[in-house]
Order: sequence, then C-alpha cells, then structure tokens
Amino acid sequence: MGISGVGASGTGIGALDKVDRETMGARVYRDLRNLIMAGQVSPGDRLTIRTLAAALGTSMMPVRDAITRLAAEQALEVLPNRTVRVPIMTRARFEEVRTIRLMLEGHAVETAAAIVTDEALARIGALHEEFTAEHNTGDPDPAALIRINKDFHFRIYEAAAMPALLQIIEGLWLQIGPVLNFDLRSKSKRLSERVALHHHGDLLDALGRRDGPAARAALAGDIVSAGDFILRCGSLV
Amino acid sequence: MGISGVGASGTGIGALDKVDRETMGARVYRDLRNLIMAGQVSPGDRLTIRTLAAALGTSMMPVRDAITRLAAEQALEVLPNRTVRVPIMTRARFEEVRTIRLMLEGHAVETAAAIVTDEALARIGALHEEFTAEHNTGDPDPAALIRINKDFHFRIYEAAAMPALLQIIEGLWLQIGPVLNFDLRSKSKRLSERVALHHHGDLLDALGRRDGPAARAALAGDIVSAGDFILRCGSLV
DNA sequence: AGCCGCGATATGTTATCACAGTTCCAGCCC
DNA sequence: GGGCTGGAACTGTGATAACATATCGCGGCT
Repeated sequence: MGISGVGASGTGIGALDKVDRETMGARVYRDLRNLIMAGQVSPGDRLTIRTLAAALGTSMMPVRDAITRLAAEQALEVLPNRTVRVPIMTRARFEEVRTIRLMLEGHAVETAAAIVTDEALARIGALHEEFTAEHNTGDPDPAALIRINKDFHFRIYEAAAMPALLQIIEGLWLQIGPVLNFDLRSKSKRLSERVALHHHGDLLDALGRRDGPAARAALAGDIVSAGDFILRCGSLV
Repeated sequence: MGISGVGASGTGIGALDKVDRETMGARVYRDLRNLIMAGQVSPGDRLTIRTLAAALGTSMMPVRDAITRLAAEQALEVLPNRTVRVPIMTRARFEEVRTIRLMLEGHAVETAAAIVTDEALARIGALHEEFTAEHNTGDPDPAALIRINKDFHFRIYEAAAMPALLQIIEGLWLQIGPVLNFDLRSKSKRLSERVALHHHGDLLDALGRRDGPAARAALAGDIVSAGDFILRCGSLV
C-alpha cells in the first residue's frame, strides 16, 4: 500500500485512510437491511436478483451475497422455487419471537443496569429526550421515531457488554422489522407511542437507580404493549 | 413439468420426484457445517475459497455462498483482510454463550416438558440408551458420542414447538462446536461423560414427569458441568 | 548485516455468460 | 367458451475470467 493516490480530504497523512474500504456486497447488504428494518418492504414482497442489481447499479454478484446473508439471518425467506421474499409473519411466530425477546432483552437490560456508566446513561437519556421531542411535534415522522426508538433500545443493550447476545437481538429485530413498521406507519399510533414513552421513562429511571429487576419490568411492559398493539391490528395471518 | 427424464429408481410415476433437489451451494454448506460442528477444524484455521472448491470438486461460487452463510451465522469469521477463519473462542465469549444457552435452552426444555408427547419421549429415551451403550463400550467413538448427544438435546428442543428458538439454539451450538469437540477429542473425557450421563438421566426423568423446573435444572447442570470442563482445559484464550 | 522497496504469488471481489427449472400467456383443440 | 399445450420470458445457479488488494520473499542499498 503506497502513499500514492491521495483520496481523502484534509491535510496530514493520518487523514487519508479508509478510502472505500467497503465491498459492494456489504453496501448492498446494508441498503437492503435498512430497507427491511425501516419496513419499506412489505411481508410477502418478492425480490429478484436482477431487478435489485439494476436498481442499485451493480451486477448480480453483490446482490447475491447480500441476499444469501439476509436469508441466513432469517431476514429474507427462500421459497422452494428458489425465489426470495420478505417473510410473512404469522401470529404464532410473532408471539414466539416476543417470548424470546422478553428473555434476551430482559437479561440485557438487567445486566446493563448493573454496569452501565454515567456517560452511557447520559447518551441514552438524550435519545429519550429526542424521542419525546419528536413525538411532541405536530406531525411526528414515523421513520425518525422508529430510528430513535431502535437507537434507544440498542444503546442500553450495548451497555450490557454482551456482544453475542447483542447480535442475536439484532437478528430478532430484523425479523420483526417489517411488520413493526408496516403497522405503525398506517394505523393510528398515538396511543401506542404514549405508552412507549411511559415505559421508556420507567426504564431510564430504573437504569439510573441501577435497579435491574425494575428495568426488566419496564422493558417487558414496553415489549408486551407494543406487541399487543401489533396483534390487535389483525394484519398477522 | 414434463415426465421426460426418468431419473429415479423404482417403478411408478410418483417415485421419481425430488431428484437432486439440492443445490451445490447447499451441499457445500452442509459439508462445511458438519465439519465445524464435529470439530474437525480447529479455531484459528484459515479457509480459502479456491482450496475448498478444488477439494470439493466444484467452482468457487458454491463455496462462496456457503462461506457467506456460515459467516452470517457466526460459524465463521471474516478478518479485515477479507480472509475467513474458524473463530477463536475467548473465555469471555464462551461464558457469554453459556449464559445465553442457559436461558434459551432452559426455556426450551421447560416448554417441552409441558407439551411433550409420549412418542417423542420414547425417541428421546432411545437416544439416551444409545448414548449410554456407546459410552459403555471399551473405546467410545468421540464423533458418535457428539452426534448422539446433539440429537438427544435437539429432539427435546424440537418438542417445545418453537421453531425460531430452535434456530437460534442451533446457531449457538454451531458457534461452540469447534472448541467443544476440540477439547473432548484430546483430553481425558471419562469424567465429563459420566456426569453428562447423569444429567441426561435426570433430564429424561423430569420430562417423563412433565416437571418443567426439574428439567431446566437438569439441563443447567449438564451445560454448566460441560462448560466448566472446557474452561478447565485452559485452551481458551 | 539490516532495512527498504519492488515484484511475484495468492486470494477475495466483481462481472459476464451459459444453463436449467419455473412461470405465464397466447393459441389451439375439443 | 373452456381447458390444455406449447413456447417465450424470467429467474436462480454454476462456471470462468478479469481485476484489486494483501501477503510474502527476494534483491539491492545503506
């Protein structure tokens, strides 16, 4: 690797590293993942490699990689025809995932409560305020709310310092991502957000008191109430 | 779909379906997965696509698919150099995975205890007897013991009827597969097997009594004792 | 003798192409 | 007119080749 090829802005040698150190496959993966997480694809939608490749301006290979990876993470589903689609969430599967989330994310917040630093706590509090502010505007942006909510939760989970657990939780969120946003985007969401705000506040307080059980209880309330809302929507088969 | 292309043995039309309905990528994936699960590759081993492709008699593409999938499941690890290797298990990571296993597999056996059928119980009991018999031979085959042990556990987990949970547990076993067998193959394993036998018996009894908490306790004993054995081996960095 | 630079080798990445199975629609026969 | 058949278009799979980068070793310079 030479110094030749000045590729970054700014002066100084230390400022020109990390030029496009990302493969196209990784970029496609990230794009598709964000698409799924944000619920901008609906359960049941079929994806074709060539179409995606054309839309993203690449060849089939990076798209193949990304789809293979997402399918391995259960974020996409391959039918016996070899075609891939966004998985359709059944009621049973949704409830099963919720049960697992209560265990795993419950353990994460309880662990986080024991060892969270004040700095992390401050960042989490800032996200909570951001979430509250966005909610108090006249017309909250659903995409922003979902992003802030995700950051709020995962900052707490990261504070548990359990990387393997964090990975599994991310996989679960990826699985429920489509249905989550699919409903939150359409239905009247005022009520569910109010209670989410309430649970988030309780969770933040419990973390501040380093009260693990209380934190777990608050998170459970958040997960259960949000899940009940989805279940009441009746859009699950 | 035409009738042309007689490809299966046996007479009658209905007997010729499902000829080679498996892609090469799936076969390579399964082979590599078994290799990892059986611990026939050691943590830190580097894998190259071309070498594997040559060894398996295919091109790079199916190998690429399989590796991408295994990397997504954390069964393989991609270094910043883009080279892939069998992940190196640290002590902290091993203990974290064990903690997660205690939660998830504990919940699985507790659920299974509530709804397990007599038929499933009989199959599980048969596996336990097979495990005992293999252990009582003068020279037990490590590979057979590991296979039977895995079947025993997963038959129980399947009885819980939680497919998403089962998938996650399989991922965890895939992660600890290498170190598990790596040690069990070399060190004196007589003691650990004895206690495994004991815990399996307790677990089976508890399932027969439909006693969920007892089943969870027996499984916890199995996981903790096996984990302690690995940790005492001192081969974890 | 030690260190730097350069090139050879190895390896992952991407593109392009050929092939097989599937889907879908038009046209034809009954 | 309806159902069946035929083919055309579509789509995933596998192979091969071109390319970029990383790794390692050799040779020359200091």
